[in-house]
Amino acid sequence: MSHLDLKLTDLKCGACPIRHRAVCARCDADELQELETIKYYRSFEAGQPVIWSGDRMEFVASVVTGIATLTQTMEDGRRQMVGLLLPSDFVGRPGRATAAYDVTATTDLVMCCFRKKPFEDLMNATPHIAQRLLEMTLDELDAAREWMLLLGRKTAREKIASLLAIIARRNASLKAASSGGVRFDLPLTREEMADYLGLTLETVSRQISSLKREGVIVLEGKRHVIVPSLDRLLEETGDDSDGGMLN
Amino acid sequence: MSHLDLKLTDLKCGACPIRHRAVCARCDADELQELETIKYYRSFEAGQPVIWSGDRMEFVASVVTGIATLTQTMEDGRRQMVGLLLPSDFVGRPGRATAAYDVTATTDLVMCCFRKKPFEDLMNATPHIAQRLLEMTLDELDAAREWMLLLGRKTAREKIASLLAIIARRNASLKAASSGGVRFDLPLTREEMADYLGLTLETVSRQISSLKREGVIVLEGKRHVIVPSLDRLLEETGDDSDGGMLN
DNA sequence: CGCGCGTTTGAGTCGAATCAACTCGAGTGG
DNA sequence: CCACTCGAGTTGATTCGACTCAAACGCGCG
Repeated sequence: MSHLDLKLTDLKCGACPIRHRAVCARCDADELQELETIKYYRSFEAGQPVIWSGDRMEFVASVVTGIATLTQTMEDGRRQMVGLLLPSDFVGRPGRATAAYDVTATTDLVMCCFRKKPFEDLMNATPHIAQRLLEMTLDELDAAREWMLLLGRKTAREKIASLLAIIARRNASLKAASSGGVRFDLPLTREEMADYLGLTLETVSRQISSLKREGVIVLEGKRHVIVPSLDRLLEETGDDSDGGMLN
Repeated sequence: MSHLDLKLTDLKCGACPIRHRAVCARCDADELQELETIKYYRSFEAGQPVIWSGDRMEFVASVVTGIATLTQTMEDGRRQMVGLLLPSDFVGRPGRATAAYDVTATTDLVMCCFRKKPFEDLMNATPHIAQRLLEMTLDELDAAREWMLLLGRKTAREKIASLLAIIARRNASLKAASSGGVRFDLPLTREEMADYLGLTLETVSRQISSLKREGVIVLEGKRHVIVPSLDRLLEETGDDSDGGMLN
């Protein structure tokens, strides 16, 4: 951790891995300079809480590396994940004093933080930041609505296939889109997948076993997944065959 | 329809019922002038489609009066409502060419429309509009996440109680917060409620009957609901007793 | 009157939750 | 080195809540 930490603390925005996708994506050199002066990095170990719902939130932040989750919990302990934060995703709401959800690091995590007040001031001064934040928020809203369809109407098997497809697609966009099968590590435990999908962990386990038994996926250990045919997997998601061409 | 239409077509922004809550809320007199020149009203009768998912969308709009829904449909016909649009809510996404969801008028509906291109230009020129749109989008995202908890983790009874509580709360904020019981008309059919809640219409009907049988609600006809004790209703939603104080 | 639509109610089924036992692998310490 | 523990995951038996299929109701309307 300290290695990474040191390296990242020195990082100039211009060399940042999420430079072109995060809330700062549209900023020009001058604006980056401004951001540079108010930013600071924080690291979290896998499993650590970043903030609890209701806590005072004195910063907003971008995920630089790693994965975090947003979850809501009911009094009796029922839990629902309401957001999955990947590198470049933004946490926190300008203009709100307290966190609305629990934020947890599910892998080792590095965040690029801005104290709320200076960030808000900067946002009011530089439309590029506000524009980008609006765009990102609209994307998140679309993702949330897709997710609502999954939670409300999909079967357990379709939910699992959809989750695998989302992760596979994300990795496929990084690696070459080789038709010869996608492979990736699950960034979530069975229980976290259950919280994501509105299922129990037992049902998650059963459905994964079922997809494995039928050859839709191959497992190497518990976490590493191989998808021989992405088309075959997509058939199981219940979605439109063609990924629904927006924009 | 033509009566209403005529009246509204003449409406100056300054006298608009949603003036202080819609996307134009922060605009000053000059900015309103600008908006005035590019806006136009459209009316839809209850049950009519406003736009279909995938259609080219040449405008964005605010709901002035009435209620509209956003829904997603799977190939096999399963439907999930992903948004409920009340007066002042905004429809459409700047920068996107086609609609992502089906939009339907569930009651008679009047919308204040802006052709997309002029609106985008105006938005880039006037930060007040972009600021307000960001704020509204963040609110919608919060609502969507609340809804995800409902869809993923709540029982049928809790879902119905939550929906009634949402409508009751909205009406309570309009009328005086009289402790002596809230009353309102359901703006949705049983089937639309089912699409909202991720249930079947039969289950919706059964749960409403059950709440009625136990005196949590009283029905006058099929659509008019009386809630003798809002606290009693809130107990059935599964939510935290104190509505979770955000902001 | 009869038709259609939204709604209610009933009987039976099924999918996912629950409760419980067991496996597997990594880490610990005697 | 091996026994032990512990957490993550798997699998089985059973239960239960919501879905499905089906029938009937009530109300407005031509």
